[in-house]
Amino acid sequence: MAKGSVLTPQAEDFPRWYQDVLAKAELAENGPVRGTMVIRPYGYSIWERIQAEIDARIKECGAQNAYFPLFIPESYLRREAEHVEGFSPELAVVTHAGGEELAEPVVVRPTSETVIGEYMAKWIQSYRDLPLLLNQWANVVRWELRPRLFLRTSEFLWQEGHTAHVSQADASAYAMRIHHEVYDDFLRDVMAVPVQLGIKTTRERFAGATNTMTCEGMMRDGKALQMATSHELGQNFARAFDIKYLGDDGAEHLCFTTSWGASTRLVGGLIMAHGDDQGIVVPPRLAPIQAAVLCVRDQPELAEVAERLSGELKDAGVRVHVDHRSGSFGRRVTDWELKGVPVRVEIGPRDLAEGLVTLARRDSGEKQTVSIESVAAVLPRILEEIQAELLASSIRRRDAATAEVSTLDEAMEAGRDGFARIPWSAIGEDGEATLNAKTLSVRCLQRPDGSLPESADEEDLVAVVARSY
RNA sequence: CGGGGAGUGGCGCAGCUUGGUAGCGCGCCUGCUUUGGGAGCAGGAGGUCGAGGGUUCAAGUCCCUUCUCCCCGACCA
Repeated sequence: MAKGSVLTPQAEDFPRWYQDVLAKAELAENGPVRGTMVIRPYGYSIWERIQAEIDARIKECGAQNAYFPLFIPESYLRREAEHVEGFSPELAVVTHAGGEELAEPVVVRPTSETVIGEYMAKWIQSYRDLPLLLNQWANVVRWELRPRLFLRTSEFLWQEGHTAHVSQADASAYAMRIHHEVYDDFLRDVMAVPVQLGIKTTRERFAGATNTMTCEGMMRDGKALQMATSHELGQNFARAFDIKYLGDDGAEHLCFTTSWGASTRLVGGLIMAHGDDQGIVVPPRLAPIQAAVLCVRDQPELAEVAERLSGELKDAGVRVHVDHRSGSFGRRVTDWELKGVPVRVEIGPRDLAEGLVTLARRDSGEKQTVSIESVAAVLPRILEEIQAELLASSIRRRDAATAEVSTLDEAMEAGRDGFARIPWSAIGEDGEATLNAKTLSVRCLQRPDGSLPESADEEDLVAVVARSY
């Protein structure tokens, strides 16, 4: 019979809930070395869906995938002053290999601007080679003092795009395009997470960038999570790595470069943006399993129907999984709830006698019985409904936890468990330091209407203040 | 690095004050009964008590050393 809740309730202890759900939904666990993460098959299947969606959008924007090495000469990092300063505290450096001390230490990439810059310089000769649009899927290492599975681990998986352009305007436009058409679009349309778009303050900017754009999502505990970033690097890296082209004017020019990334942190964002006390909730468009088919009892007639329905659903384009496990019905139901599968198709003897099956929605808990013949037609519609409802409820929750304020004190109050929007002019760099002292920060600067500014110099920018992960 | 906790079967914990045959819950295995929201009963497997040293007839328990992990503050996707 039913027992107490499987997870620590969110309201009681949100970090504990997060750890519980990672374990119970079989998403990930700690690796043997502090800060490392083992991503379990179900967790990884979610990441694979994220990759597929983001990868398709990146290619739509014209970038091509390539792969650069994990090991980078330490000297490369040093060529860009701000870059090395920003990353040196979290670098993993290999000093010994092959049984000997290395002549030049090798760093494990914390990001690949430097190596890629070196090769861009080699590949780019003329303006006809531009823009050069590259992306790579890789692991990177940033030694973390306070790791949290998916959110902040010493090694993580990500996608990093690197591009080179003829002009500031081109570079800027492309970075912005990626930000809108890859990240914002994916987060909203697939992950059902509405984000605050904006640019980072100088303090929060990527090491070596001239401008950093961010997508800030709100988690269920009111804290912000940076879910993707895009950087304009100006000519900083072009200068450091000599990325030049011969223009149609016959003269040499330095390129303008960009970089942009999204990581396995998104899995953490998914968990915390939609999860509830029953487990995680995966939006249908993202879900590796959109429908789990399970039999109430272990009877051949039921299993037969399950197989038939599974085939029909596959034909209808639904990602379906038949649960063949034995064991109590309640146990299996709870498991799919923990894993956030959007719809359960439950086949029981009583329903079957009437030619019916039960469909149970993960988002609302709502159940309905439908005829067996209609399942394949009805289910895709329900999935789209769930997708829309998840986005709508996320927007409602975000709006309810977002306050428009005008003073620093009000921002510090409202930012404690939500977003506070305040004129940037009311904070300034001094105010930003004050916020940081209170574990708050300026997540981004945006226009009053919430849109993405072109630069921090625009008039009347609004700061989004919050606690963050 | 600063402050606070904890190391005991796979997981979560008790036992330590007052040394004396290593326990509980969950999970796991077998069997039977079950299965419409984490089932019940019976039987069973599984532990050098983080590591090293010391005290003692005897150490999970007392003493010293050491390692690791977790939580809270200065950095980050």
